[in-house]
Amino acid sequence: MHKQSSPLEKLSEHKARFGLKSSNKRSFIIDYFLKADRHFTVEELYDEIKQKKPEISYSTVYRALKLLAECKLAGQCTFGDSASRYEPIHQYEHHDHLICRRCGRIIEFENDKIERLQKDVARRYGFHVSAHKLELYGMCRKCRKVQKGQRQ
Amino acid sequence: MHKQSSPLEKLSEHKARFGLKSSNKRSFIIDYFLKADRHFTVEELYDEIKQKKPEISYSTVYRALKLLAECKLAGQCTFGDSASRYEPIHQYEHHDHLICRRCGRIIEFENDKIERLQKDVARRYGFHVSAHKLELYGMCRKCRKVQKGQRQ
DNA sequence: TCAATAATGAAAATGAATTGCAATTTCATT
DNA sequence: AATGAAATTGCAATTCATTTTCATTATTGA
Ligand SMILES: [Mn+2]
Ligand SMILES: [Mn+2]
Ligand SMILES: [Zn+2]
Ligand SMILES: [Zn+2]
Repeated sequence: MHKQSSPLEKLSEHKARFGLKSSNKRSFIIDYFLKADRHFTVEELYDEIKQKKPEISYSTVYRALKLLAECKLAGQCTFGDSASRYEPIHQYEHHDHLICRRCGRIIEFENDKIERLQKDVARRYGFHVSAHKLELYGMCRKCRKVQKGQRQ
Repeated sequence: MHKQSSPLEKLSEHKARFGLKSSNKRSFIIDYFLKADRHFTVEELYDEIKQKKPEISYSTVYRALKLLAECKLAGQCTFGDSASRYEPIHQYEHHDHLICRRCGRIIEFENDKIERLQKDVARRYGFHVSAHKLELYGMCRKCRKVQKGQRQ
């Protein structure tokens, strides 16, 4: 076990390793993304950033997310939308997703029992698991209420 | 609970409902796909069918798989490859996937405990789950052996 | 200050998925 | 068997997210 580095440390380690330079635009994007802590498509993030800094282009947003993914500060999600999403990865944390197909809401959850059972399954097949994905699709509490009201 | 229909019944129900006609090409594709019982990309299936029936086009394969998906005889999988895959859906059956990132092997498994725990989680959040996806990515037994042999 | 090199924006390229359309095939009805 | 409405097919074209190219600008260490 070696000490885990903070997000910004990870980022500067990565910059050092690949000889990257810094830029205000990229910093702004990264900062916005990490603070918002949501599940953005590239386009969604671009649209929000455009409001505050219209001089930032789609390409730069795209490349910033790609960079974050490379240094494990962002994870890529594919929730059945046409476009894939990026979420901030926090230290030591793992979670899975509940996805509402009606309103798009995404809820994160953790369940140690499930995690343990997954490992059991893998062991049974001689598999070594390096990553997994558990997604529950359906309708959230709020949307179920709305739907109930609409019937009749 | 009403009686579940067999694959071919499902197909002819669907044909009746949408006024479809039958064709040798489509039948061949569907037959090949269901018998092979694997996780094909459209292109993979096309390439294999091309060997036996070169007069069948990519579009027709694509449309046959789409049709199967519509009548729930095929399911769509997204395993991180660039292209999505289709798998036959068997009656009453549900399963999740172990995916070897080295050789591409896909192993199917079922685990009732995990299924139950998923429902518990959903209930806790007021969610109604209509579908879910559990994928374990890693390295299969065979590939782990190979890798062990290669070191040193 | 000055190179060297990275970052950026705009446009083009890529590639899987999908569709438009003319030609062909199916099939119920003559 | 012939007919004709409607479905199927092949090919090319299109869509759309993603990725790359390339000319220009910004950063940084010497
Ligand atoms: Mn998440
Ligand atoms: Mn499967
Ligand atoms: Zn909802
Ligand atoms: Zn393998």
